[in-house]
Amino acid sequence: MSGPADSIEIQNVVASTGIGQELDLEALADDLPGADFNPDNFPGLVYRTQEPKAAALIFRSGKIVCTGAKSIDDVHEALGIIFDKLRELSIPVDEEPEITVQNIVSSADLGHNLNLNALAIGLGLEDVEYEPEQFPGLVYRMDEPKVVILLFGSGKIVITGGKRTDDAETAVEEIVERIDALGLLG
Amino acid sequence: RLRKWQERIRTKDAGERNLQFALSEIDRMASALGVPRSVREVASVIYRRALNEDLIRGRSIEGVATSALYAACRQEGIPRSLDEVAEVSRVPQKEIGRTYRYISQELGLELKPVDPKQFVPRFASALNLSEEVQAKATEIIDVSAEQGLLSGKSPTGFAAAAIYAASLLCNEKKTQREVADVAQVTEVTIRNRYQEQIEAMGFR
DNA sequence: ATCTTACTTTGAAAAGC
DNA sequence: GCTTTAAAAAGTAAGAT
Repeated sequence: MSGPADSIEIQNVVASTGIGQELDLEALADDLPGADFNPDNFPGLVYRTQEPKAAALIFRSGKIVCTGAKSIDDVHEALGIIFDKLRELSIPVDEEPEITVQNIVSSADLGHNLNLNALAIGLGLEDVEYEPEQFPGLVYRMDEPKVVILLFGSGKIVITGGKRTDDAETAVEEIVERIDALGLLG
Repeated sequence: RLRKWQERIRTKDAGERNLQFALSEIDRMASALGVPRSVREVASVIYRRALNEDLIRGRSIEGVATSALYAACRQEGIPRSLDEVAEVSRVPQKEIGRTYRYISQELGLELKPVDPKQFVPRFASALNLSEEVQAKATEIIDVSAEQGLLSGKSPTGFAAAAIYAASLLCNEKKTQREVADVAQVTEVTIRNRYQEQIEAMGFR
């Protein structure tokens, strides 16, 4: 049975890790081709991987934030590339640094147009933020799973704030159920 | 202790001065926007509630005052767009919107989304359009909203397009530029909404 | 008039102001 | 709160052609 849950696509994964070693970012900026480092603007050095495509923010403390990856596997792959690059520069990197997924952004399609005005009232104005003058999406904060869902008139949605792959799936099933219960789904 | 006592008085005086400043700002902005006294009173009540619930910490007094006025206009059914409110405030539009969302949530104002129809009388009279055009614009908004065209669209742009369409239908034509100016939207937005609305009305 | 580019919103981490 | 990163959704806007 193909439903909205099957349309879920992970769009971005944010994760953090650390190599357990302090870094000289000035030196690293010179040794890493393509690295962007503007300490006046931001304390982190930006390094981008091509395959898989991702961006890493590397800090003086040795902590690293990886963003832009399309899957958790890609996060590990991209960070693996960065760990190796650092080792090539004779920087001691922990054997297998712990990688923590901090946020997963997914998109999905409910397959029906949505009446956002009716939805704002139906879902409860206290849990909803819908200000079409400022943004076309209705913002719905769900408690379980704890995610934020952006719903659009087209029926396309964005799920963000989750830390596990199945948070998006659970959230989509839940939101479909709630919208359907209101009689506002197709 | 005397020092502690004086500090309390000083704090109380400062708070009182801040409140007076906020209320006078609400008054000034309300006058500039031309909203009735009742709206200023509602805005004052909202501001005092925000003050009592300590929602101003970390935000500017002017920002909260402006947001309270924006909220009051909506609550009283005579909304002003964020653009219009920002014009009479010294706070940037982005901050007004963000602060409004915050106090609205914290105070549980639960204001319904702005209805485009609420802009019709004001925009239409600014364009010297007849009662007939207003009625037609209102009808266009109702019909196209019912067909789901309103979701995600800016209420001012939606109202502007309906007024433009109605002015054509009633032979009191206004140009897209004229309507765009009073509604503070672009001609492109009017054009886009207008096309959808005309189709929804069954006029090709 | 149409196209391109860009900005609005959500979420999270990092270090420092 | 801010700064930076990435990505989606859809509406609006601005500048160029």
